[in-house]
Amino acid sequence: MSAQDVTITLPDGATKTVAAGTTIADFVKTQIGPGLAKAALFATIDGAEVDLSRTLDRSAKLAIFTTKNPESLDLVRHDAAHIVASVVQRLFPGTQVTIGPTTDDGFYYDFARDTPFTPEDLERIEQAANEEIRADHPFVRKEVSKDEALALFERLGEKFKLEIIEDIFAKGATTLTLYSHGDWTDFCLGPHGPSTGRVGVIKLLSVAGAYWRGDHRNAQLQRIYGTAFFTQKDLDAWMTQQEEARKRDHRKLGKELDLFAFHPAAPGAVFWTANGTMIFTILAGAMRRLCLSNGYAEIKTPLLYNKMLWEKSGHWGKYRENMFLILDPEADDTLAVEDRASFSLKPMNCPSHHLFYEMKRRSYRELPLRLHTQDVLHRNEATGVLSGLTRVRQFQQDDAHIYLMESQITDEVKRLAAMIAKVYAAFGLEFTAKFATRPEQKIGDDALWDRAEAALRAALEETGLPYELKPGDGAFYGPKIDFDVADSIGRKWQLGTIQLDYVAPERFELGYIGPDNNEHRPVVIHRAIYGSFERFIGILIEHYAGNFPVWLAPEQVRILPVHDRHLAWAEEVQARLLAAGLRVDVDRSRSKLGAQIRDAQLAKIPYALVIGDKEVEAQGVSPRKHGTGKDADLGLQTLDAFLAVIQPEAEIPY
RNA sequence: GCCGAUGUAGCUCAGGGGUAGAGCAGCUGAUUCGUAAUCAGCAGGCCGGCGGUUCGAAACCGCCCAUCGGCUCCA
Repeated sequence: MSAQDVTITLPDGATKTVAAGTTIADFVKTQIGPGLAKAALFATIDGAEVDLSRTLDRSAKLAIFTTKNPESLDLVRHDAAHIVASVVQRLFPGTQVTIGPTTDDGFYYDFARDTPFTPEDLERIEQAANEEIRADHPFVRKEVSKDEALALFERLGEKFKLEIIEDIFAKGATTLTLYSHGDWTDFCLGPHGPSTGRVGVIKLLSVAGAYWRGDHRNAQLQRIYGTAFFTQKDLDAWMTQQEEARKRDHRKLGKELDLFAFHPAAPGAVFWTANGTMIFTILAGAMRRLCLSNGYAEIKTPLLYNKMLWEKSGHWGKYRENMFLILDPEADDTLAVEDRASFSLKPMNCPSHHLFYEMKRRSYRELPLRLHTQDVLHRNEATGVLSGLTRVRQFQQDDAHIYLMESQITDEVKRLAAMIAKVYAAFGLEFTAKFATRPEQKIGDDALWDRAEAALRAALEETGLPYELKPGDGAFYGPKIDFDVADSIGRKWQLGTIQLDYVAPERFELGYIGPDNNEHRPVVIHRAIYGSFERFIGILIEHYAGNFPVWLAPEQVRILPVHDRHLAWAEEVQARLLAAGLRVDVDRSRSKLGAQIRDAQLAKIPYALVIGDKEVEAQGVSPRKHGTGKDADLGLQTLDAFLAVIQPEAEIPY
């Protein structure tokens, strides 16, 4: 080994010695093998991702990544974003480029162009992008100084890029890395694959407006969404999977299973059908029982309040845009709308609960005082954000406010974490916790926030739950822990929340008499477990793909008489199941059994009971279990045997 | 709120400047049938709303409403 040699350690521990300055590509070809050299996409040197064109200048650990490594998909999608940007600029001269990152499922690229891209434009771009892949242009890396970078993008007339370059150097960079393929150049951290040909296949998905730097006061850009895969087969598999996800869309299933509806006369407000209402009330009742057994009291408070309440709570200053205002008919109509408003529908329950709390003297012996409410809330959401059950204007939360002493925070947060875990487990929902700290728009001084954040975080640490930090994501009145759940196909939803609030007790001058006979200030915890019933039911529909467990199914059993002469026994069975507390219907259509079964299957009813001559003779039933294919028929059995199967499944698990 | 797309029967969807179509669902009749669709007939629509262009508009244009995909925001 000469002084100019370096020692390279491979992931399996093997070491190789080569001359310093050898490129990774050459190293792989000569020291490992031409097979891997051909398959390689990028590498890591001591864990840092690099291009294969980089040289080995010091002894280090080297790992080579190919299409077999999951990380590589993200790399080719980044390559794909560059390719799309290059063909867009070729096909649509004058279009400016901005940024083009990868996402979980693919990538997007934001363009500045006056005329929006049409679906036909997208097809042309996709075709040209895939031609660019076939042209197999190498990605060429080059480092330049700030002046060179500015000169280049100045000449290209890319004003958004110039802005980004200034930022990058302002943050302390000394050089900028350029990547070119064909005659097109962009800058980015890299790495990129060896050439465009390694991308496989690009599929463009949609075009949408997006604001420059995500700020709605900035220019609106045209965002092209796309994805890329190594092979057409992978892409097809992904497209099929997307298709499957669309089949369990709660809006589609809500119609098919007759759970809920919307009407243009009340945008963002749900019409719950009998089926949907059944699910809603089961969830509401289950939460009531859980709260009762955890020392909560349920209360009801008014929906409509004089604006003086909102001024006191701080909502008038921070939340008015989202509130439905009732205008005073006597008011001077030259005034601004908010000055004519006299009342508002409540967008949150907290101020109502604070009023309730302060209606009488409170003792430390009452604390923690846990107030639970499922009242209706209204928030005037922007038209563009409404979406099925997940984003509505009228909704109900499984809301509660807990008034307690600072010393009780840890125990209470632990109690809440246990309740949350129990509820989500009942649905088979996996969850993760996120700790969110003070946002820019906030009320209360920093000293108060310091205490609130420290207390909540300490309590969270004590629960032992793993959590992720979300700085600046707190509510305007306090820090919070949000609970994200993942549904059966891995999608994440934010549901439960625990929010600590030192500000409201100050504003509402809440107090309790302590053991020292002096008045003290309580702390408030805001908490919800389902979040909103509407969103939660939407998520459950998708999680179960409409196949509700017996305890949640609006119709648990459907009885299918084979012939009219079996109706008498069918009705007898129905009466006995109803008496056992089950939700049961009889199919009185005169269709053939096959059609009756099909209807019951499509309605996703957990059990269908076939009743024909055999069953009447034996005074029994033949249950058929939904969704179990060839094993669906459970065979002739007594009613008691069937009850023994279904009753445990009908029990609410929390 | 912003950008784009869409809106035809209860549902799913064809059609497209010259009298509005299908399947399923519904209703009526026949069929009484054993584990995912029995047959026939009937009925059903101001083609989202308002304006405009045109001899003629469901179709073309404008505005509005709603929905969908995103952005900002969020339970």
